[in-house]
Amino acid sequence: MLTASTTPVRQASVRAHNLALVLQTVANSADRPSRAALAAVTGLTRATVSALVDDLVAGGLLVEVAPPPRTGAGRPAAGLALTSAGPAGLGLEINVDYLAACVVDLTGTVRHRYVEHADQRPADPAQSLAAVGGLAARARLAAEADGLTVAGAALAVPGLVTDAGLVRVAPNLGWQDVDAAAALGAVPELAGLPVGVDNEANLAALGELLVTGGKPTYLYVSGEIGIGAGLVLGGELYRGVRGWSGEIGHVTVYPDGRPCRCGARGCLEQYAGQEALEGDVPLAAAALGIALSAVVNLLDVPVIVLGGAYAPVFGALRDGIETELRRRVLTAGLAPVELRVARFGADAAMRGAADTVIRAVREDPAGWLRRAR
Amino acid sequence: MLTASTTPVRQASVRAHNLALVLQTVANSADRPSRAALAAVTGLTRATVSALVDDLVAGGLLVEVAPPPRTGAGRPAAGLALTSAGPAGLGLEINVDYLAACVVDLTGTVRHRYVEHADQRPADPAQSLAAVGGLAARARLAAEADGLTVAGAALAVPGLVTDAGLVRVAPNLGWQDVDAAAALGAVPELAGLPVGVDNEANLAALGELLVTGGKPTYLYVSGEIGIGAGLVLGGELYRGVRGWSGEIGHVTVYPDGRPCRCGARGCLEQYAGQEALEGDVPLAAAALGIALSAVVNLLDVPVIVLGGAYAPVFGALRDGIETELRRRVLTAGLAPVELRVARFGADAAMRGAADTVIRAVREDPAGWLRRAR
DNA sequence: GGGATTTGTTTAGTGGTTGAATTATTTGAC
DNA sequence: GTCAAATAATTCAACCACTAAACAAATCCC
Repeated sequence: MLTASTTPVRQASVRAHNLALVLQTVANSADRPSRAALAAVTGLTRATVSALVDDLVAGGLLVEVAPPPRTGAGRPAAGLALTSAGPAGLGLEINVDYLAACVVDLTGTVRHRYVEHADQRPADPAQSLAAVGGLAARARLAAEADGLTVAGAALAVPGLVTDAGLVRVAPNLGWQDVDAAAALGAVPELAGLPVGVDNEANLAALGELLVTGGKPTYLYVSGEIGIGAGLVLGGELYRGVRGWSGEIGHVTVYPDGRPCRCGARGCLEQYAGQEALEGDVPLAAAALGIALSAVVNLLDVPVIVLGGAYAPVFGALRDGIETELRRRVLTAGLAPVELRVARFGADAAMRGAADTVIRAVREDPAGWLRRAR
Repeated sequence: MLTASTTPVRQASVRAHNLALVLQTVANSADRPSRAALAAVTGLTRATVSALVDDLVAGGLLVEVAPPPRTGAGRPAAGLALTSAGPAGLGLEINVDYLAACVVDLTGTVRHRYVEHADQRPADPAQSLAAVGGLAARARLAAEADGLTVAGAALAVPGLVTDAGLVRVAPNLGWQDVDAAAALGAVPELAGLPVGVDNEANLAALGELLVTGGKPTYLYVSGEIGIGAGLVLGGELYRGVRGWSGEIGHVTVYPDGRPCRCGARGCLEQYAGQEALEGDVPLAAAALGIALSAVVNLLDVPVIVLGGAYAPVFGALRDGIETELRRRVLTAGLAPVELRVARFGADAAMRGAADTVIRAVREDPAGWLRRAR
């Protein structure tokens, strides 16, 4: 049988790539670069950069702003910046004890934020989805009133999610095979909006990436009722073949240890989950250290970020984890593993969700220009 | 500060990409596709495919062969196939009890193969490298006598290797900070040849990929004196940030278990290394199952391939491993993990090494054409 | 005020793809 | 045996995106 390994590339793809290159370079730059500066740093000619910038300005992704402070002679530059009036991302979250929605614009700032504290465990999936749909509708209307165009939405859920937006199982919510993407797509105020669904830890990991910038590699570990992890490899979230990566909570720590609700024995969750954490912090730290050592030995991940319930007790956990890492990571002597606390608090997953939407626009501005036209 | 996220794309890159697309499509096809068939499957026009094929034929990467069997009316097609007289890869291996070299041509067939059984532990690194350099020199001369052009060499070593070709530590060889790439580059018969060095399990994993085709995701685990693993994610070897991924041998299985030579306790190696394997197979299987469950929980890897010393006892290991996987993998109920035995035997690493060279040519034919001109 | 300097635009040129027309070669029908 | 239909491959004009170099614009500094 004959299959193509990739897709062909034509002139239009060149344009699309270079549009993204220019847009991302502006996005990643702290100041307000000029066309000439962009040309210098991207390797494109000034003529080409001008043409690309014209398209991006016309399409409402970039705006001309006051130039950065002058240095020496020459015609003054025009500064360029991401617009704060263009596309926006809608980030949603359903968690055990709250619902949330936020709107993030292209520059990455949160423009609107709604949180509703309420225990979701007694609610059935349709109720939770309707409630978060209500928050989403309010957020979208508020965004449009600001002149923003919501480009898409993403929902964070504490469970296993397939890439079609189907929640296979969310134990702490009591969900099983819930088509969350379809339910949100049916909300009238969200009509026509692409809706993604993803695991909460995965999205929180992406939220962390938003702050870091660049193409880092790290593991984000979030202590909640369960324990989830999001793995970012070279700036990209690694979701696994079926989207089920990051289940560090069920990595075996003590093979004959405490029975876990998953049926196995000695899962990390039993020693470093939220309940265990409230009891015995040194035990939690040691168990975490053992499981994280496995990750580093397997993947050579240089940075580990602790979030969720781990963030407030980071100081108490640190030593215990690092002791195990030093003992059990084969390459610990060659290069130490960096242990950090998460930058965001409870909003991490929701912001990460919104960020997937604006990341999509940043990575494919040509697609957005086609849509906007 | 201003940095570019990627490199610009110009027409030349389009050409390079499409050359690779056509070449790889021919490589991955079982029959001998015509230009028209390539156009249909790649999505390029026949005119473009013709132009690309002309370049590849002129550059000595493709040859016209007898067409595939006819069907119905019409002008007969000209079949296309990878040449067996073009670039070749030189695969080298230094292991505890043997040295080896082989030449693999663009079609993936082994054209020459040299193996020298000799215990390398008493030898110092320079001696081992000189000996394998000798094999390499013979292999290169034999290849050139066949009309092949050796495009590069790669060496497999059982140890931690940085991407500059420096062997940081190879415990079973007694090596520490050996610049293997430089040593091989100094062999007169290898003058001017790019030489890569990589971990043995990584390269063996790539060798497995050569047979599979496509873009699979799997973990290759090789039982030797130690235990190494090569992780292939979406058809790409994942080396880790510093190239030190795959150290599954030092994943903790029993936190307070047997002391390991690495200084920790309860490493997999102590329960499923070659020595342990000769003693207690069920113990080895259970330990492997526990460690592999961690990998699957973390990475959602659907396939595990067992090679090296595990291959001959695969039947005896299988049940014990699968039992643990069923118990300990959270998603085992949603989709079972496939456990396979490696396709290649002892040659896996050496062939994988040679394959990295021909893969580089297949992925960047434009670069090869420039070199060959 | 004038030269130096830097930014941004214009214009001709190049390379690579597309699409339509053309040429080449076979099968099968009458 | 010849001709129509069918399929393969090539040729050629058009188009599109980028480059390079010249040019125009705007400022600094002597």
